Amino acid sequence: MYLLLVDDDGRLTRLLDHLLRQAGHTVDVAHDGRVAAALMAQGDYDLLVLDWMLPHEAGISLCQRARAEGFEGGILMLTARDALEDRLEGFAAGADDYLLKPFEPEELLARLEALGRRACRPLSQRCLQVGGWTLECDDRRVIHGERSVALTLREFQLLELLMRRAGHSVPRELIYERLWGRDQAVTDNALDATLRLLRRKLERVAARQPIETLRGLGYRFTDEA
Amino acid sequence: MYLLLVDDDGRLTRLLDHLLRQAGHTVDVAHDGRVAAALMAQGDYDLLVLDWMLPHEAGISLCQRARAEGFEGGILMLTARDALEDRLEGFAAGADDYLLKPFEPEELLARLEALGRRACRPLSQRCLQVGGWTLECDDRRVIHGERSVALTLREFQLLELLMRRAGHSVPRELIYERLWGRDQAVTDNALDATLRLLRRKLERVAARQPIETLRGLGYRFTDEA
DNA sequence: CCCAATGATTAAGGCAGCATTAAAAGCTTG
DNA sequence: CAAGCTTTTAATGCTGCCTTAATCATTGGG
Repeated sequence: MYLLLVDDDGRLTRLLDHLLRQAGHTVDVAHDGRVAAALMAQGDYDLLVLDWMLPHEAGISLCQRARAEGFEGGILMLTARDALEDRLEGFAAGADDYLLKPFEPEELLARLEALGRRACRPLSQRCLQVGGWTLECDDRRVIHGERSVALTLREFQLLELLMRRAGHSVPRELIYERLWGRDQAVTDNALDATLRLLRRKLERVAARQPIETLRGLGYRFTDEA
Repeated sequence: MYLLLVDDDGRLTRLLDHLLRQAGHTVDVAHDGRVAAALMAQGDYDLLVLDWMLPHEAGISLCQRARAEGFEGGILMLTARDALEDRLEGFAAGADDYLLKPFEPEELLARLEALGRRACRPLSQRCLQVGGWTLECDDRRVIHGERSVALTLREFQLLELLMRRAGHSVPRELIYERLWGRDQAVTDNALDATLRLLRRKLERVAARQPIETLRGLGYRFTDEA
């Protein structure tokens, strides 16, 4: 799952970021409404976790905008408020779920899992398709023609990111940020190694390789079939 | 990315200039408000980094003017102040982000990257168009008619500069300053060599060459189609 | 018409970015 | 805890970009 976490409490986001990554998800973090809005505009998230109180733009407003812009994934709001009218306001803005601070991280994870499983969103979220390539998110497999291969977590995350940005270059730094997080200490060529494994698997499935290197720019997924 | 750095602290600007160039960006530096305003008037920047306190004209005033003149890129303010009303004033003037001195250079870079990635900027930033020529900034390509070529970093920077000033002559010194920086020791004909490579690539894409030499004046990009 | 001066061209070397491989370190599972 | 798999590291090789240096062409002035 591909999700955006918006809260100005750095300690909280670090903790949740960590837990969600451990659960195999891909996480972006924003600490204020402005950055969140920017990421939402370009990112293609499955789930949003929005704090109510935020610098620049309130979570509720972000929620409204997301729905207005056609966002179909799940939205979970975090808030210290518990007044009924606020909850109604939240649901009216398009939120799917609510969680009152303080909460147990496990509860958030559970609710997110539930939201993610919800069939309310289109199947496109569960299988990404670009040209002749299909990425099955449920069981981490790529399909091309008659063949298919199972991917490991890292391989899957990498391919998912590239396929979501298909046709555009994805810089290496962005990949690091998405797969390992900002503060994770990981060597430069962890990416190279993962890419090598991924490419090798894709070779077993198709003659034409879809991931091209743009020297100095990053990588790009393209399928010209 | 194409950015203007305004701060009267020469040591700071030199450091940031260096780091930003290493990250593949194109940088202009100004040390006071007057020079900055002049550069802003003619330059076509993606991002501004403005110090609050400046000789001649305050950063906040520059920020306001930029927005008043229709500047749509990102603006990041640097300041030693941290009072809330100042921040609000900054945002009211049109700033997108804030950074308190002293700061870690890495943080500034990260914030600039975030600002740059923002989809809020017009598409014109992502693809420059002059006549029949289109420059794709995302994957560093020029397109002309049905054909297109990939450019390297230097080729791209050079063409970007010329196309932004399309119709006007661009002196060689300006190109040196933009591509290599003031203090970078680089031989004269680094430019010639780069231009040669660029022209050769453009030949593969169109019969009519758009970059003309104005002896003693510089170069000019024109497209008469 | 010749001579600086300016720009054009070409080939070659150094270097940074990326690729590749093997092996070590972590995890998971029975 | 041992086996098997995934993830990360370290070391090394390779490719292509950038810059340089040397040489050639063109322009405008004396």
